[in-house]
Amino acid sequence: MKQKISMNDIAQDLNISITTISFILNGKAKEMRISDKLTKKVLDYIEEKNYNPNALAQSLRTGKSKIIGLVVEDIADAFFASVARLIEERAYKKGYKIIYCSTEDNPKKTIELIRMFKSRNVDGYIITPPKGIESELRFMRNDSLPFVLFDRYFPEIDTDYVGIDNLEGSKIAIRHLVDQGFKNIAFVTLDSDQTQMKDRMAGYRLAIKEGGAKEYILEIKFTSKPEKVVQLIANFLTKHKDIDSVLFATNYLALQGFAALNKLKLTIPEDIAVIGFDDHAFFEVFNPPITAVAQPMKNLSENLIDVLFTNMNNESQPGQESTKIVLNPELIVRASSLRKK
Amino acid sequence: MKQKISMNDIAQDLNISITTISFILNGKAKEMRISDKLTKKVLDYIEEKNYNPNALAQSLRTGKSKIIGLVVEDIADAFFASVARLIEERAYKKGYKIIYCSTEDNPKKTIELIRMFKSRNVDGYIITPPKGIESELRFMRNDSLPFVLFDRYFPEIDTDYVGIDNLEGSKIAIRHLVDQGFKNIAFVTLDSDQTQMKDRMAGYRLAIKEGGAKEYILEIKFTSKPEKVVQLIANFLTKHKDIDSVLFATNYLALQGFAALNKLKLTIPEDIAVIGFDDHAFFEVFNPPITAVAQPMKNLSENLIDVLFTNMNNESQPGQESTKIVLNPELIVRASSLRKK
DNA sequence: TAGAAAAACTAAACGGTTTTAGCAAATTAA
DNA sequence: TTAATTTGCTAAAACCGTTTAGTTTTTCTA
Repeated sequence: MKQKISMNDIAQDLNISITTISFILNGKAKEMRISDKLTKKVLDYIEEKNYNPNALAQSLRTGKSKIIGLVVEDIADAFFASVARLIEERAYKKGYKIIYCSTEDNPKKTIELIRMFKSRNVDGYIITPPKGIESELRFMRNDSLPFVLFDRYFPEIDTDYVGIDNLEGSKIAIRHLVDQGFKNIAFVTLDSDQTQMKDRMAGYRLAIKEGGAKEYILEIKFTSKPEKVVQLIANFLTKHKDIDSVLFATNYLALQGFAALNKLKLTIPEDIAVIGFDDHAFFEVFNPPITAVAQPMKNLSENLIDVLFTNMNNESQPGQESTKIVLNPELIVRASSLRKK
Repeated sequence: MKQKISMNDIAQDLNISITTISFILNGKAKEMRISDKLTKKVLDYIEEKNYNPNALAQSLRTGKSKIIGLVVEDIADAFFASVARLIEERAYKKGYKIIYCSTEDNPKKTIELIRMFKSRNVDGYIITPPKGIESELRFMRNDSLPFVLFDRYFPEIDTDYVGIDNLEGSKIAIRHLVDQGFKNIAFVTLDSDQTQMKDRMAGYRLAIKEGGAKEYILEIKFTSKPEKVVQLIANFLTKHKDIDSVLFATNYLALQGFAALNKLKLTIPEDIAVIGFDDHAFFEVFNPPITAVAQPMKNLSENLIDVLFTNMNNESQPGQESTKIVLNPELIVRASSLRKK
């Protein structure tokens, strides 16, 4: 039917040059001394024919795309999905779209994806990096492609970063449990060398030491199947009967942890108190409601976009200081971690 | 540092024509009788220089982009996020990326987004359409742009569609409650004229009639704030003291519903039985576990991609039959809907 | 050894925009 | 009246590939 119309078509129909149209469209009519009459004529024609410039051609020419690449571990994860949504909203207001993808923490896939983005002239990247993409990030920095790391970072590379103080997050959780009178506080985490996980672990250890308590740590292989995870947690709790409370290092672990507790017929918080790292909408209506270390989602997303945009507008000096923003998590105390009087 | 290298550069360096390189890159070397020797030479050079074709230029010329536009109501919603992830995975295997955006059920924003996608030569669209974009869809069909509707559809427009039998979903839920001996079964839904919502309502009504029971329906404005929703549900349940069970039409309503039940100090399932529409990972570990009407996520995503790809490869006749795939939901029975013996 | 056929490769157009440099006509200044 | 300036607009290159329609070179046939 109605074929896509190009600037060329307009130029032909109106018997003027393509250049003129471009100037008018880009608000340079005045500057380039195009007469008001002609400007109006073109604008009217464009309106009538419902012309839309071809974004690809624009990108090819300008090198800009008005697209931001979002590279997260797993878009189906509640935390990442929420951040994605908030970022999308904020970016949209500035006229930017988001392309996203899930890395599955696979460095090869991640690098491939970043390259794809590159070849599409993506203007900026927000990345939750898996181990193994360090050199790719160095390339990006050398090419001065704007990017921000998120959720975790590489200490050995100086980059922009936005995240929370994970060490502090664990600390406030454990301190709260200690305050409540719990003695044997366990930490169930993933066998991961990502900074956010290491920090959560470090925070646990510090707070445990501070409280004069004993460490109970269960590290679960990243690759374990869900049923396996449940089994491992159940075994762990059975082996250490004296554990009276647990901090789960991620939402996913909390989920499997609850399954394990059900299996062992342990009640929260009477038999065992529970805190989750990362809050979840459903935690509020659990029975009992679940105490959680909450990341400030809105604040995180805003900072991510802001840092990225600053970086994008700063193509000048590559030797600049990097921006690192570390926000404070908040402990949302609910019944699951309260000692019954 | 290392500037991006183009085909032109390679042609110059190797002293051959650009065309030759293009043929080799596009696997037409044999067909175009480029000698194996030259083919190897070019491939080696490309490998060495780490050359990547500019995807924009490719798209501009070919009209293809290897990108699929995913237009969902809200990417932060667990259901959409999960589907997004599954779609992404499947599309990725076929060499396609996803661009997504959230419509917030705003037709103006949605149309704007679709246009953006168009101007980027997106190859296909998966859309959960809000009311008000009917004519835009008609335009798309006229331009024979491949798209599939998802989750809901427009009865008056003949398009491809993938979703579940929502009517049946409500029915199996209500029948189950009737079987369990519940007498006064309520339905809490959104005041929406989208097909999936209407069908869920219709299914409820049919099954209630079938069971010879009485209707208790609460329709909540789409725009209501969360606290308001809790309040409305609480009021509704207080007003109708005889209600002994509820089917929540969406996950979001279930969430607020649980809050309302907590507020009223009603226990599940003793005081009131509960079923949610759309399952959620956390439902399994709720106390008690929550019965849910589950959509076959994997099956849905696979069909979405398959239908879309068939459509994309079928640019021939515009007057083709449309494909409608309606899958069966499954009732996952858990303790929240079981009458205590 | 001419003529035909196959092999190996290429020029140039195309896609749609932005941008630089510049031209012709109208106006102003001297 | 002529030169300088301003006004209003445009040609063409650039971005970076793909594809059509060749051309040239080599090999084979009669």
